[in-house]
Amino acid sequence: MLALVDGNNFYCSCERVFQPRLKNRPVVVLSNNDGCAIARSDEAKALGIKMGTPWFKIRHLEEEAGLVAMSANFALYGDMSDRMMTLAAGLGHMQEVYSIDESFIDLSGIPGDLVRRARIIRRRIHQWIGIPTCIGIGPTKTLAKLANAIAKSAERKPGSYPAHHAQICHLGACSREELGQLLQATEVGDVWGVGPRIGAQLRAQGVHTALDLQRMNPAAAKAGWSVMLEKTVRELNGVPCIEFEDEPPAKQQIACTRSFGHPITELQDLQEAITEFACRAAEKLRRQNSHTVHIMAFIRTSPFREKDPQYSHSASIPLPSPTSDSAHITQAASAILKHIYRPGFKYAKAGVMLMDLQPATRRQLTLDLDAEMPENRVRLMQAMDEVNQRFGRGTLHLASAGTTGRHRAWAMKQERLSSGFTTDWTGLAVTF
DNA sequence: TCTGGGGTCCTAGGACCC
DNA sequence: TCTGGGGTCCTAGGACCC
Repeated sequence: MLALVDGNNFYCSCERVFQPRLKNRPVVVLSNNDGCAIARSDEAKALGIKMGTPWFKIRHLEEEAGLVAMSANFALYGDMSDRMMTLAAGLGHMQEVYSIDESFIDLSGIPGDLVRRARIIRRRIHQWIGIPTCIGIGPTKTLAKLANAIAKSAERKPGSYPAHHAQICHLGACSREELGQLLQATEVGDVWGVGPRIGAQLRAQGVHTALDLQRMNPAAAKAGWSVMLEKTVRELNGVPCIEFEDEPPAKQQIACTRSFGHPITELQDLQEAITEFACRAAEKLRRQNSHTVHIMAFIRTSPFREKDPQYSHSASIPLPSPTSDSAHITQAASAILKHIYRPGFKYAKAGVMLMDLQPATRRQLTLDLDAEMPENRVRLMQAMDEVNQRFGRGTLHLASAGTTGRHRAWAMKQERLSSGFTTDWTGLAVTF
C-alpha cells in the first residue's frame, strides 16, 4: 500500500503561515516576473481564477474581491517543503519526494489502522509546520494519486464525494462497489497521466470516467495510445506498474531559463544574463556531481507581442571534454550567444541547457599540453560554491555576469515578494 | 505595459549496419 | 516476371507532470 501526502495550495499555504492576514482571503502566488498565477487559495479558485492566468487579466480582482497576489518566494517554499517532507516520512519506512509539495510513502508492512496513522501525521504537519495537507492511500501510485484528489475534492466541494473521504481517503479499504462508485464520479481527465489531449481522445471514444478507463482492455490502451496509458489502466486495477523511487535518479539534463523583467536589445545585457544562467546551471550540475558534454543556449522575443518583429534561435555545441566548470560552460554558452544574436529585436527570454550528463567520476583522459591543472579548477569551483552557499548566491561570480553598480537591465520583476521568513536572518517574522 | 520554469518518457522515422 | 531481412542508434516532436 502507498500513500501520497500533498500540501494544499502549497505556495499559498506557505505565505499564509507567516502572514495570517491572508487567511480566509483569496490569494494567488505569481510566477517569476509576476507573470501569471501558479498557485491559488481555495477562495481564489472560487473566484474562477484558473491555473496560469496572466496577472494583468485578474488584477481588477484586487479591488473588486480583495484578491492578494504574492511574488513567488521559492527559497521559502523550498525550505518549508523540506520541513514538511521530514514529517511526512514518518508515515511509513520509505519516501519518494515527487515534487516540492508531494511525496509518496511506502506503507507495506505497516501494521494497524492506516487511516488513523495518516490522521496523526496530517495533524502533526499542520501543527508543527502550519501547512494543511491531504493524504490519499491506495495499492498503486495512480490509485494513491486518485485517493488524494478525492480527499481534496471531498474537503473543498462538499457533495462531490462522500464526506468521510475528506482530507484522508483510503481506496484500499473500500469495498469493490464503493471503489466503483468513486471511480465513476471521477472524470477521466482527472486521472494521473491523462492530460488534455488524451482525455479528449478518450471521451471521443466513449471513455468518460475513471471507471470507464479502469474497465478498458490494457492491450487496446496500448494499441490505441501508448504503453503509458496501458500502465495507467493496469494501475487503476491495482496492479503496480510505476516504480517507487527511493532516491532520486541523477538528472539527464539541467536547464536555467528566464524571462526578463523588461525586453532587452543589447548584446552585453544578454551576455550577462547568459553568463548567470550558465553559472546557475553549472552549480546544479556540480551539486549532483555530474559533468556535461553538450551545451545549448537560446534567445527569443516575446510571442505575445505580436506586433513586434519575432526572432527565436538556439544552437548547441559539444565540449572538448566533460566538465562542470562554470567558466568553461559560460565560455561555450557565450560563444553560442554571439553566433545566434541579431540586433534590432526586443528579447524577452533566454536560457542555457546542459545535456548528455554523465557522472563526474567517469573520466576521459586526453593529451592536452595546454590544459590547466584540472584539480585546481575543481578546487576553485568547490571554493566558489562554498562561499556562495555561506554568504549568499552571487557573492562570488564571473565578471561577465556583470559588475556591481551596473544596472541589470534584465532583472526579474518581483514587486510583491515576502521575506525569507525561514531562510534569511534579516527576514525573520518579528510580529504577528 | 503586462503571459513561468523545469523536467520525464514514448514513438515514429531515418540512417546505418551486416 | 523477378530485387531480403533483421537489427540498432539517433533525433525530433508530442504528451505528460508539477
